Amino acid sequence: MKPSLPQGTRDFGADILYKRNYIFSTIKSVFETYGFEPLETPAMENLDTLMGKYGDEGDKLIFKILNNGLQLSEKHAPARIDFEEVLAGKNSKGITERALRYDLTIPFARYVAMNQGQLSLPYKRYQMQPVWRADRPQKGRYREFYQCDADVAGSHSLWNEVELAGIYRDVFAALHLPVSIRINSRKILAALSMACNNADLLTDITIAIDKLDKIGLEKVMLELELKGIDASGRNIIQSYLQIGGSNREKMEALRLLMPSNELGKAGLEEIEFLLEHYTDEAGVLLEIDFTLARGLNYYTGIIFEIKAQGIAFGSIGGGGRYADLTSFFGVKDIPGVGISFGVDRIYDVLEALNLFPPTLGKGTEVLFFNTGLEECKMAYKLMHILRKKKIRCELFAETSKFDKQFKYAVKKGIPYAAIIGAEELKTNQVVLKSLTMGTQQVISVDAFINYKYS
RNA sequence: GAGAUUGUAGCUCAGCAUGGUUAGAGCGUCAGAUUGUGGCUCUGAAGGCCGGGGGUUCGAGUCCCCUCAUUCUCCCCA
Repeated sequence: MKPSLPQGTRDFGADILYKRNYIFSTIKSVFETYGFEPLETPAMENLDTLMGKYGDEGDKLIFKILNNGLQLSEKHAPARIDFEEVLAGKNSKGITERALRYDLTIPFARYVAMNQGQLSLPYKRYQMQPVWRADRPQKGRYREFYQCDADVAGSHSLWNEVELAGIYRDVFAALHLPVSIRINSRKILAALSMACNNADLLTDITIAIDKLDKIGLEKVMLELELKGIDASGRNIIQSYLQIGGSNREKMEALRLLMPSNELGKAGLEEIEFLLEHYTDEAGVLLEIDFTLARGLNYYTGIIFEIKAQGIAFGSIGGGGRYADLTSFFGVKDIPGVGISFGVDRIYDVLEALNLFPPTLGKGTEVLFFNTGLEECKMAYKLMHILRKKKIRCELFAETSKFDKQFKYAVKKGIPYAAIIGAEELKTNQVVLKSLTMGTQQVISVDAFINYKYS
């Protein structure tokens, strides 16, 4: 058979993995300096845990796992009935009761709900694992991709938002990736839909607004009209979307637009708190963007979105506050706030802007040539010593001609070749050749062991 | 779910509008030049049911239909 990958999935070779791990380890170390603890959850969850949490569209995109044991004859009759349910677009436990996780937030909520007795709130966890979506893949979109989330459960304090913004700042400063952190408040969006007398259409309004920089003002207005927003409402939204200037000017403009709305005021106060306590550093600024909406409709407070500067790309991170993290699982009054990094997109952006450090690879430093059994025995002893000194080395596995061994070293980017031939075996010496310089020297075993590689 | 795109050697692709002996190139792989010191060069070799199925035709990689897969756009999302 012809080997192939499932649609929307990828293999990661060494070159890619060095770079991906650089991103992961940067994010991870920042998470930990902010006091977040690691958590991992299973790739699969019970279907019940996931269904109904992501909206109708989301439910369709959940990868379901077929139950085992359907071939048993006593299960045939019920399975056929259950399958009719599936054909009708419903889920049936008789056919599938497990599914691949769709994001990290719901498994986190499930974990908090299951362990609320043991966890001391507020609970701050980070999680970096793949998620799966049965979406149609396209540029920058995959069916298997990684999310890196940091969330806080059980705290209403706005200091969490300040800290999370700090995490964004520190990660992108460490990656030397210029970004803008754009913020808005879901409360302000709710106030806006109230101001249009269409509080019930909040979701439709946010989805339309969210498309602004993609499809332009006119088409957003058209979509709002189709959704049933009347002319006066559309006028308010239009002037709302055209608010510009500095952060302070934007806030002033918003106050004028909806002067008497309590919800809007509350949203503005939260934003002010965040702006007041956030510390600018490394040129990473917080920027109010009232057109920011974020599709996920469980957000209730401040929302974040990260865009890279100097390149037109989708968002590379986002997050926000959600009032009711665990009520799905019967546990009330545990609020949540969190952020997420889109590693796959950050990778693409760093690659496009050529921002990866040049020396990420941690490959072999010394290749021992294989020139025969007795020589290999000596090489093997020397490797043992080098490895104790954390020097990465390997023996070429086959007794091949030098040509081949050199090519192996060059291809793997190995900087040194250690050659022990019959002559060196006798004199207890090693030929150490620098493949980058092209020079070589015959040195004693002692000098070889103590040589400064790197 | 809707629309478009591309499937030819391990990889990147040419050939197809105008059907015609044995389907090509570059890179890579392997062997030799080179009796154990690389990257260069030269020589040679292996490697293809031209995505699959059906049709038109004396004849199909090339034309038609179906199907599968790919990539991209929309919807939605990271």
